[in-house]
Amino acid sequence: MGTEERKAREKEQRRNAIIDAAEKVIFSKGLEQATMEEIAEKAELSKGTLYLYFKNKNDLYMAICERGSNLLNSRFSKILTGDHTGIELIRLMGETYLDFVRQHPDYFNAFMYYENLKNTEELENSEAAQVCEENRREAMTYMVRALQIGMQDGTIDDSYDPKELAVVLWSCTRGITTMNHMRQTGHHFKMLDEMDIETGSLFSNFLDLVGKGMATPEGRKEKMTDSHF
Amino acid sequence: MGTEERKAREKEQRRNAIIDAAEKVIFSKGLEQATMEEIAEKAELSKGTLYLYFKNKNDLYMAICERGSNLLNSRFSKILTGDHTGIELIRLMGETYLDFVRQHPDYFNAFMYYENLKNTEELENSEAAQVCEENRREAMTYMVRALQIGMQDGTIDDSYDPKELAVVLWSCTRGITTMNHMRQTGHHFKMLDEMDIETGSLFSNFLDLVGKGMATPEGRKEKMTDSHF
DNA sequence: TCACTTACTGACTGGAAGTCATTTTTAAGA
DNA sequence: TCTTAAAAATGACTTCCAGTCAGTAAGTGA
Repeated sequence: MGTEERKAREKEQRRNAIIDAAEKVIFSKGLEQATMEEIAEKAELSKGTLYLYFKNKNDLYMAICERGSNLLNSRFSKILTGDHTGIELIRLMGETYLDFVRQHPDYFNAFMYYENLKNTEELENSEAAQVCEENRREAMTYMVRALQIGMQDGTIDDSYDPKELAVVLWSCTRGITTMNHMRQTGHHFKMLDEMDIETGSLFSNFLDLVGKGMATPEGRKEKMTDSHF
Repeated sequence: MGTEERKAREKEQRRNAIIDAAEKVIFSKGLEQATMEEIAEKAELSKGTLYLYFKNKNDLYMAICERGSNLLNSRFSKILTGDHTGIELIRLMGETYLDFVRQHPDYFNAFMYYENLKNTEELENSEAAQVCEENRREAMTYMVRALQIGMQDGTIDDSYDPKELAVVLWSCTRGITTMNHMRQTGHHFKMLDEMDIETGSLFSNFLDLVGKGMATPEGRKEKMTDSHF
């Protein structure tokens, strides 16, 4: 009598198949240009069916977002399991974020879209949005923990409040990453092109700079990265 | 025979009146919810007329963006005229940016939208987009100049490449500002709420942190801001 | 085989962006 | 002041797409 279970599983599979199709269509032509009709076709279903699995187009896009968010967080959580000093953990988190965005610019686009959504109502009611939110909260606690570890092992100056420092680092990393992303996706950034900046080194430059501020007086003597401005 | 001039002036005024109306409508209900019909009504014109002045809805939004961009840049340019050390200039630019976003979150939203636009074609053809681009380039040169000044007056470590440092600072400031903005506009950021972080101090914390990395060895002894983590 | 439930369909509706033939306004010349 | 050509404005119309829903098909258990 495993019918119930099988059905639930099939339903989940179908849901995933729809998200797969949606990713293909939306990632290739952008959210605006993608139509529900086309996504349905790609999934070999009719448009109406899509609405049995997702409230609306945005809800479907949020599901894509959730996938990306889960993927990113699974990478973050792996870092914490390794044996690293606090400052190394911070560097690894930043690099992981950067790598993720390089590998999955489309997911990052989805994150940005999601973060720009005004309609709070819609977000509150979206399960996917809740998951993303929770993932972010979790990622932030990873960061705080990494800082605390660093303050204990002496690689990070413990005169800072770890939470506040985490928010600052997080925000900066996001800014750097966004810049990188925009550059990568050919986002009309003549500014950078003209300046002949190697964006790949942006983050290590950032770490180098910020590392001096975060480091303990002893740690400050040695450079944190190999980068040279 | 100043008819020609008068007409050109009136045309410009009408164009501005449309942008005014568009700002009212779009800022109050968001780009998606705002309709060209409603904007036309607010401007006491018919919908068709809007299309005599703007190619499409996006083009109109870009014009709003251009306004914001010009406003921001005029503030930046004022800073450079004052008598300040390099490091002070950097701080002032960051604070100016932050203040601007606080005062005009809607313009900042427009910036974000504009930066996320995929359609390069559309951007190339938009005069407004070109102006925004140019403003950004200009702002970046202000930053580079401020850094060069600081390297000469000894307030900033001159072992950095000013251009690369400028990009890093710019990116970070943007990240911090974005975080601030999202917080301010109630952007579903439980994460921060729970952490009980005073976002107002984010930027000064950032400067405090980064200031140590940028400062010359002598300068490093004195704190750059009054903030304490 | 039948009755019932669940899954799916696609024609239809509503609403908004963008177009364009027509009308109204303006202003230079007679 | 009147005429007329150009400029400006209009709004009905077309197109497109998200989202709906009455109807159909497939699956299930008796």
